[in-house]
Parts: sequence; structure tokens; C-alpha cells
Amino acid sequence: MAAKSRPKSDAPDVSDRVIRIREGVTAAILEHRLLPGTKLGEDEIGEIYGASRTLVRTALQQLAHEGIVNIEKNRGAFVARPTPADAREVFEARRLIEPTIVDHAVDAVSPAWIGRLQQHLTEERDAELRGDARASVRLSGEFHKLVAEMSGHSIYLGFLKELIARSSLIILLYRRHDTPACGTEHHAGIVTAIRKRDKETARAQMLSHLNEIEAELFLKDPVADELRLADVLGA
Amino acid sequence: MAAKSRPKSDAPDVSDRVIRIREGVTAAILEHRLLPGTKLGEDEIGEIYGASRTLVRTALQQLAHEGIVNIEKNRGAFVARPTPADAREVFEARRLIEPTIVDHAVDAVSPAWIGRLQQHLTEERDAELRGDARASVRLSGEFHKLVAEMSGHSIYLGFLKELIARSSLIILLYRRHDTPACGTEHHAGIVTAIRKRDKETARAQMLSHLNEIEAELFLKDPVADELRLADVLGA
DNA sequence: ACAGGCGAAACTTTATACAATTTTCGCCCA
DNA sequence: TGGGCGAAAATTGTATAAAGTTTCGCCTGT
Repeated sequence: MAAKSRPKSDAPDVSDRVIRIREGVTAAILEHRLLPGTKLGEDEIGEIYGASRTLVRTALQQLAHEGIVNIEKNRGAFVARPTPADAREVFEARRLIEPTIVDHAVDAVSPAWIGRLQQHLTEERDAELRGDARASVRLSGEFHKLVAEMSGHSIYLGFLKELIARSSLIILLYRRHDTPACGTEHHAGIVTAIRKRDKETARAQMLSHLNEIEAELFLKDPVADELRLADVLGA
Repeated sequence: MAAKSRPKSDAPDVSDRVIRIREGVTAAILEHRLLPGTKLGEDEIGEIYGASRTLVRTALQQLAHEGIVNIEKNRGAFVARPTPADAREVFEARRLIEPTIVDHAVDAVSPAWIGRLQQHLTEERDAELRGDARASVRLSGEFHKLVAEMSGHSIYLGFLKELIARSSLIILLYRRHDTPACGTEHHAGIVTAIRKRDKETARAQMLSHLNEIEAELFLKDPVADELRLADVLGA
């Protein structure tokens, strides 16, 4: 009688293997093991995960919809290379949506949620102490997704998942130095405000957090959208 | 040298036939020829469009991501049945995003865009005069998409396309009477404000327009999310 | 007569085979 | 020696076949 067939989160239908492929490729992209522009051949991925091209294609199409993979007709799938203009759009959208999300999170505050948030902060601090930059980026994104889950708004959650995936790629592409992901303390401040049910402070902290993240980026405008000779030659 | 391979709008890769299937099914759903809960068999659709199930499946997955189709594992695809809670989320998101979109549209105002907007208003009025309710609902949604295109923000445009698709389904499900889609005059007011570069008025008109649309809906709360025995037995 | 279970049919899911397109590389010619 | 044409190889797009799951009718046992 329980909803046994309801999977868990994102895609309400796809098979377990498609999820594994999608999450595996996503992790590889967001942890910067697959650089932007890298070709994602169907046979290649299929052999890695022991799956046929049918499942790989499904996973790649989902990633394309999330914006971290581009599919070009008759040419294949490639890791997305967000432009500075893309980056500005993504952060503008986040500045619009996330303050509203924390607002709703405050309405949904409960001991259980506070516990989850604080456990997450602990994990973030651990990764930061270990100097594990990859885990830090991943956990930083997951913090925002956790707040969105807490808000209980499935639409906002879906939008934010897409924005977070793109953001992670953008941060890894455009950050000035190896900024040590100092955002954990910002996250802690947001959690505190949520716990105190202080909407104004929570919104303000989220907004300034996003502004600081974007401020750490170097969003140079390429001459044209397509011509980035310097990049290619430099690599 | 031009970007010849850049298709046109939504899906950056899929074949023309997939687009035709997707748009055909979308039109059928949004024009209320396919009622919520209707099963969308792969063979059935494939035979209608003369395509194999591979292409049908691709199209259905895209529609599932847009939120107007639900795919249940090992059971197939069904026309979505948004709940009142879904409806409230969709309209809350639209109230958040669309005022910002018109803001950017004002920044992008140009004679060409004004021309497109006014031509669209003409089409809307025509459909309304004809009493073509189906075309009215479709054109009403397309107006909002047009403004989003004008804003030049691809992220907002993508989000809005999803919200519009869901909204159309919601309106057809929950509107009180056969409300004669009187929104065309609201749209005209928004266009006027955009033409005058009056952001404040444009935002305010968009917001009140959305509020009026939602106010015309009858969003009863079912007892539980899953148990709608009354609906089933009543039908 | 009715509850329970077996089994076939229909459908989705996954894998594989075929066709079309692109890319690559060797070869020829200026 | 450099450039361009062309065929072969590789890769994607599409269709079809095999495998697994659900559903529903039917049959049996009580």
C-alpha cells in the first residue's frame, strides 16, 4: 500500500543503471576529472558502466537537459563549456530564487531539519580540513540543494538542481585562485538564521553568499562566443 | 563561419521527427484532447507519427521532464494530473520569475520586438473573436514565452517554458467556468508598459495578471496526495 | 458461488543490428 | 611540399528483436 515504486528524488522513472551512469558522469564532470569540451562517446561510457548505448543515451540526454552536457547532432555529446554570459545568467537566477527558497525553509524549520543541516555543515568542515577541494565543491552545492529540499517546493528544487550543476562547472572553470571554498562559514550563518526563524537575515545572508561566490569568479568576455583561440592554444 | 549547426530553440540536438512528436503530443495535451491520466502507449503514438518507439520514447522523456507527462516504471507514460499543490507551486514560481523577465524585456525593447508582440496580440484577439478556446489557451501561453525570449535570458526562458506547459494543463483542469481567456487585454497592457519602458508598471501588470489567472482557478485540496477516490468514483 | 492462483497476452525495458553521417587518413596532383 | 579529393573507419541515429514485468482472464479448489 505504500508508494513502493516512488524512487527517490530527481527522475521519477528511469532505471537504476541510468541513474548510476548519470551520477557517475556528473561526478566526474563536477570534480573536474572531465574537462569542458571533452567528448563523451557512447560506446566509451557504455563499456565503462557495462551498459548498452541505449541507457547511455538516456543518461546523456538528461545531462544535456541539466545543462552540463551539450549534444550536437550527428557529432555526439560533449562536456559543456559555459560562457561568462551563461555564468552571469546562472547567478542572476540563483540570486532571484534562493532567497525565496530560504524563506520557505524558515517556515519548514524543525529539529529534524536542523539536525540534517548541522550534520551537513560538519561534513563540509571535514572536507575543508582534509583539503579535499573536490569534495568541498560537491558538498557546497549539496548544501543549497538541502535547503531547497527543506523548502518543500518541488519546482524550486528542480530548478535549483539545474542551477547548482551549472554553477559547479562554472566555479571550476572561472574561479580566480584555488579559492579554498571558504563558503562553509557562510553556510553556517545561514543555518543559524534559519534556526532562529529570522527570514530577513537568512535571505540577506544567502544573497551576500551568492554575491561573494560570483565575485570570486573571473568572468572575462571572450571576443566572440565561439572564438576562444587563446584557450585552445594555451592548452 | 556562421553557427550553422545551431538548431533553433529548445532541444539543441534532437531530430526533426522527435520534435514533431513532442509538439504534436504537447498540443494534444494542452488543447485538452488528451485528458489527464490518459495512457500514452509507445506503439500507439509511434504508429500515428510513423516513427519507431525509439523516437517516441525520446519525446516522452522530454515531456516528462517538462512536467506534463508522468512516466511510471514498467507501466508507461501518462498525461500528468497536477494536484492543487502543484498548481500553487507553479504559480508561485511564475510570480517570482515573470516580473523579473519583463524587467529585462524592457531593457531589450526595440521596434522589431514591439512589432512581434503586437502581431501576437492581434492573433490572440482573432482567436478570441472566433471563440476558439483551444487556440486562446495556447496563444496565451505563447505570449509569456515571447516576453521571455525577448528578455534574452536563456535560463529564465527554459524555466518559463516548463512553467507555461504545466500552467496550461492546470488551467484546463481547474478553471471555474469556461473563462473566456479574457487575459488578452492584460497582455495588451503589459505590451504598452514595455513599449513605454516603464518597468514598474510592467512588473505590476504582469503580477496582477498572474494573480487573476490563479484567482480564476478552483484549487481544492484533496484529502491526501494519492487518495482521490471521489474523483475516480465520480468519473 | 467465490477466493486464490496459474498462465497467457500486452507492454515496457534493454540489447543488438542496420543505416546515415561525420571524421580521418592516405594518396594524388599541382 | 602543400593542398585537396576520396575512400575507409569510426560514430551517431534509427529500427527491430530479445528479455523482463505487469495485467487480466480463466480455471480450479473449497
